[in-house]
Amino acid sequence: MDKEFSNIRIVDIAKMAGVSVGTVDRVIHNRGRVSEENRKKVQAILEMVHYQPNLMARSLASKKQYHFVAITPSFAQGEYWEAISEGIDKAASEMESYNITITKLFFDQYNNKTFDDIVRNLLDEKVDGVLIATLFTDSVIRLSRELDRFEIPYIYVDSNIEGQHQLAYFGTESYDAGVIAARLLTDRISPASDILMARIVHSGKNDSNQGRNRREGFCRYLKEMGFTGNLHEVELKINDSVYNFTKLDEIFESNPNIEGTVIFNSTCYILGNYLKARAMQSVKLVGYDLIERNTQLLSEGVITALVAQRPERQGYEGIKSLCNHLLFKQHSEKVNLMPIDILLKENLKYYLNNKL
Amino acid sequence: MDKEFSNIRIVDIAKMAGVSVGTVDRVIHNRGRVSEENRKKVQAILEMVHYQPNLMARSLASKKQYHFVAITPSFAQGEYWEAISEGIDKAASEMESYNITITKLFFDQYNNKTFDDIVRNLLDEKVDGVLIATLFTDSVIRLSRELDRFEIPYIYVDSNIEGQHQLAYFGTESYDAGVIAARLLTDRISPASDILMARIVHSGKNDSNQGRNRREGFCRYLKEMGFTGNLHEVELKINDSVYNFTKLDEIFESNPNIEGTVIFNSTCYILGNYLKARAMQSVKLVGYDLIERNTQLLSEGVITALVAQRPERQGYEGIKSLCNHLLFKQHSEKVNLMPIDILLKENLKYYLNNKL
DNA sequence: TTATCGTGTGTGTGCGCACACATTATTGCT
DNA sequence: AGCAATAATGTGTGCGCACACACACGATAA
Repeated sequence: MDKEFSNIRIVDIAKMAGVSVGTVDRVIHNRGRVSEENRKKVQAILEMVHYQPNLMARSLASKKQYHFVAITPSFAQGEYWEAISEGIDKAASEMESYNITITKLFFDQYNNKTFDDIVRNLLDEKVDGVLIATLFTDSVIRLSRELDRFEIPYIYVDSNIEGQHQLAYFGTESYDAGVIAARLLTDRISPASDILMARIVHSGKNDSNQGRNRREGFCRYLKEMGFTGNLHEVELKINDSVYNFTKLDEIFESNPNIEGTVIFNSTCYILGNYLKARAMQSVKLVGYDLIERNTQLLSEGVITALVAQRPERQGYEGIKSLCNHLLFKQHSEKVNLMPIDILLKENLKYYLNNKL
Repeated sequence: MDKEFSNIRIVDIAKMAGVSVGTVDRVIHNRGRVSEENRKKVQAILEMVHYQPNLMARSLASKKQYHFVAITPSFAQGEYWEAISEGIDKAASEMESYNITITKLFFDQYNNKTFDDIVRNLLDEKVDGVLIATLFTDSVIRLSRELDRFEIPYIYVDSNIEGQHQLAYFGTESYDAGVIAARLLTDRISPASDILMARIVHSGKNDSNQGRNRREGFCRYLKEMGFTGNLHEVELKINDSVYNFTKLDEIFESNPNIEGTVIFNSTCYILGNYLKARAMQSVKLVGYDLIERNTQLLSEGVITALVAQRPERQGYEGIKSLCNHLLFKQHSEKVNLMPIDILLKENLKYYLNNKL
């Protein structure tokens, strides 16, 4: 459509406006002093011809450096947050030639103090954009205020926070992710059976927003479909399988009617390992996220289904949108919802090497 | 890792080798005459320092034009093949600044003569790469031979053909897509109910590879899971709903035990429209592809599940891999399998605006 | 010898842009 | 009026590369 305009250069603009390339340059970059008269003339022509700078030439000539900071939870290999980090790396390597560097900062997802700590000295060096995993709502809001003050654009990933000035959000609608888990589970259990919802607790950590919203969506779906079974709940510990096994033995013994189980985050392998050890093939389990410990159990049939949310893409697109904003002056949607993928034993393998 | 080398320019190489930039240029591009002695010296240095040309500078300076041709079925708005075409366009616009032009050629998917026709004059103009939708195996093989002869790289999309010299294939494993449909359907019907497999026939067109392989996977899954119901088959006509309704009325009347239905391509809306008109909510339908006529029925609950295969991405990555091969000298995997997405009413909306 | 050719090699120009710098126009001030 | 200070504008250089061209040299033929 505007292919016809794509070859117009700065010199052409200059000629049309009857000024020199220097003046056009000043108008384009808002630098230096240009008479109001000329500024208007050039602006008009720029818009009229849809001037698109040649990005190749620009990045060749420009010595400008952009520095982005990505703030995410730290992770061990194979854990959930590794995926987002991979997406960030992918974007970083793609954008390498545009003189972009990315610093990755990590905090402890179970300790919001660590978030505040790494953020404190964030602005000591020059920062042009920030990507934030929004686990600690209050801390993130505080940081956002400060970034607003310095007019530094920032991106949210994982879960959104309303009422802030984030450039964009990349993630899912947790509520719907809960609905989908309910749909998947109820497809596989008898109508009047019971369901067990397990929570993994950590010392000193309250439930995440994500988890709460997913649970809400899950329960809502059950209610709306007229589910008549009982809902049980249990708290498990992340690193205490002895405790977990005892607890679960108790529950399943006293509630033999439980056919379905669910955990609202990536730690569903904990319950999966129990079901596998006890050979309870008839009990269905639905969980979240494409991490190795889960995919293993999914392919063995222990986990019935996983709900996944493209964390790699969240990181990738988050960084990309910073670039689009700063380098290419084009803005993206403020809310970008990732597809909520349904993974079964049968389609798992096609997702494993296809993360982006 | 090799970041340290990324700033080495041609002049640096030249200096190291004690020759001029012209000579280095000749070695890099195998053009012109260079003494064996100098060629070796320069080659050695190029490899030693992992010389990576600056692509920005290269595409700025280069007047070279690349011309790709994409051969796919023609389509009306909202039909399946539109998606692949969109992916091609996306890649085209991203690669625009690298002096790449893409010609899209269309054939009638129900008439392989039309394929042969448009291919006949393909090489009249200069062609640097071809993307082929492989519906007509024999014709595609003939074309591949010719492209081999002229050493023009080509990409297959949609379904793969073994034993050819395609640069890469982007698509799915149809067999597994059939397995998944079976899994989805059997999750929702009673164990001893019947299943109806419908085929949409066109005048003069035999079954596609895709359809046949999906059907095979579907039946295999049923057999392996010990499905005990009966399998019925019916042939419907693409543009004759009177005929279809009569036929289907007959079948459902004489087989009240049918709880599940399946169509192995994107035309499942045809059966969906029947089920909707007859208000047969209890009959489940699984079909393929995220096209508008289907998504409408999916969101209404008429279609139970859709299996989709990212056609946009097939087109996009197909073109991209041609670029990677020709421009950037980096090669991709020969077989690239897309994720097989499972779409339910509940997660549909997140896929609609998220095609790439 | 001189003219002609082929082969190897080096130099120069421009792609479109950013940015430093040089130059000119305009204003304020004594 | 004259001169500095400042605003406005124009010019030049280089980013890294591709590619056309100029040049040097030896071999060969006239």
